Formats: sequence, C-alpha cells, structure tokens
Amino acid sequence: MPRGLRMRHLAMGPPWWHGRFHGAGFRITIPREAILEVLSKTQKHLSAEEIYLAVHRLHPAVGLTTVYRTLELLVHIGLVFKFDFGDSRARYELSSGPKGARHHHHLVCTACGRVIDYTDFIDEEVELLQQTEKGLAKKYNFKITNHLIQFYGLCDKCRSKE
Amino acid sequence: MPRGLRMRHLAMGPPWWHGRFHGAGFRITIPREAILEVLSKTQKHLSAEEIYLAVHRLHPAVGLTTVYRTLELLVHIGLVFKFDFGDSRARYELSSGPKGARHHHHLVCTACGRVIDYTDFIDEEVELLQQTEKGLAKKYNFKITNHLIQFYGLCDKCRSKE
DNA sequence: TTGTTAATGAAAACCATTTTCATTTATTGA
DNA sequence: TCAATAAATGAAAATGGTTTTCATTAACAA
Repeated sequence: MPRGLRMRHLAMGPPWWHGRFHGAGFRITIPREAILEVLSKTQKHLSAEEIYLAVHRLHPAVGLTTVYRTLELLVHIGLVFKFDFGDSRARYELSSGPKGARHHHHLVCTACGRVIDYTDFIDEEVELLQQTEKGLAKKYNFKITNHLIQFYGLCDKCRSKE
Repeated sequence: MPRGLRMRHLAMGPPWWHGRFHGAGFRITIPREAILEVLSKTQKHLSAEEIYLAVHRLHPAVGLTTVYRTLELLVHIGLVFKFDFGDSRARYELSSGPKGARHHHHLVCTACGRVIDYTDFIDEEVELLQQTEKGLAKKYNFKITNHLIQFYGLCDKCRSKE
C-alpha cells in the first residue's frame, strides 16, 4: 500500500491546510481548526455570525471576534472567499477543498436575496476568463489572482409574484 | 419666451432621465437633480459621502440622508449601479448615460484598493455572457437583468513593492 | 519545560447606513 | 392660480455588522 500524502489522509493525519499555515508563519489553534472544520462541512455561504454559532456549538469558548479575525486571515492567505450579496453582511466560502474543485459563480435574486451557485458554462467561461486575464495582466501590468462573477435578476419564485 | 420646466434648463429640455422618474411615479426634486448631475459628470466610483460633498457644494441644504435615499431609489430603478470594492463603503456609478454606452468591468487591487475600469475584451466577454445568461435563465428560470465582473489581484505599483 | 510572542475573548468603539418624525415641497385637481 | 395631499426631505438618533483595545491565554521554538 502506497504511503505519503495519501496515507496521511486515510490515517487522519493533519488536515490538508496545516501546511499553508505553517508555511506562512501562523499558528494552528483550536478556534482556527474549528472554523475551518465548519467551513469545510458546508456548501452554504455562511455569514460570520453563522460561522460563530456553528463553532460555538463545538467550542463555546470561541468568541465572535476571533471568528472575524480568523476569517480575515483566511481570506488574506487565499483559503476563503469573501462575498457580498447585498444584504449588508459578508459571506464566506472555502475557496477550494483538498481536491481543489469547487469553483462556481453566483446567481443573486435582487428581490428575495436568494443565491444560487452554478457551475454550468464554467468551462467556457474559464477559458475566456483566462484569455481575458492574460490580456488584462499584460495591458495593465496587473497580477490577477482571482475573479468574481455574479448575475443579478429575479429567481423563479419572485418572477411569478410580479 | 417659453416658461415652465423648459426654462429651468436653458432651453435644453428636461434631462433624459425625467421620463424614467415620471413613468415610475417618482417626483423630480432638486436633490435628485443635483445627485444625478454629479453622477453624470464623473467617471469615478463615488461613495455616498463623496456624492454628498459634491452635491453640498451646489446645494448646501441637501442632507446625507437624502443622498442615501436617492441612491437607493436610483439603484432600484436601474439608473445606477452599486459596487462593493471591499473597502466597507458602497460605490455608485451611473449605469448608462443618455447614449447608454458605459458598460465596463473592474480590476481591483487587493493591496491598495485601486480600481481600474476596463472595456477591453468586453466584446468577447459580452458574447459569452449572453450565451451564459441565456442558458442560466433557462435552466434556473431566472430573469437576469445585470451582471458583475471583477478581477482581483495586484496592480503594477503594488507588484513592485513585493 | 520554559520563554517569547502570537492569538484570544469581552467589552467598548467604530462608522456606514437606516430609521424616526416633524417639516417642507412637488404635484394634482378645483 | 391656489389649495389639498401625499411624497420627499433633513436632523438627530438608532442600528448593526465589523474592528479595536487591552489584559489574559496558549502555541511552539529552543
């Protein structure tokens, strides 16, 4: 049986993101473990408070302040995306799991605030985006690390109410 | 010599957006005129306070509250776009002038916050976006009215500081 | 194990935005 | 042209998500 990285996961070794932390000189703490645990077990776009509540269930000692600070850190090192869907509170999402395959875009209903993730057309989009990124990077000497694509409109429910 | 509304604009006729207001049942007031005036004379992404300050120069009686309320209204009727560039204050931009040709996307520097508008590649993007919108609209029964595209990364100045 | 320093939690501060409410003003009908 | 009336406004207060402060705790290198 092969060893190495593979084994570490089957044997429940350190989570995949520990390396990212150590590499950047950050400490691995219980609140941080808990927050990443929560984020990695949901597909939803959680707000800081929702994350706090979920973490609080497991570790009541963890405070909201730490949740905010940790999220800021995670966004900074690129482990988490921060979104604004227009409801005056930020939403957070793991940018990619250990398998690194989560990228999606959003449909935001401007009437009820519902957010739909979609991955359809992502391939075509990504191809174009890469060309665009390349061109923009060159023209503006900009180092592009990320992009945000959101479509706004009315979801099926809100359409029928009109 | 003709009197009435016409005169107020030096025979230039009512601004192009008056129709949009009357049609939706909203009144045309001095603060609203002033706010649209300010928005139509800049290419920048102004914050509510910046708009307030600019309006204040012309009409000191106009308050910040009214600016917020008017912007909300303008966003609602689609005359203005509201953006979030991550600096904890919303930015506003006229969605289209009378000639309706202003659409662009943004490059946002995550280090210094600089925002660059670009219209390059817009044609190719728009073509793909239309296909995507069509597909998404069908699949999710979503009526898409708008989209947001932003690229994040480091601008030339911040790159060289690294 | 221990010393150093980052990380934390509670409470207070912050600040963009929203709400309240009394007053003003644009519009409509006489 | 002039009220009538309901929308719009401004000042001040409230709101609420997020950040800061500061004393305490805990991660981790030696």
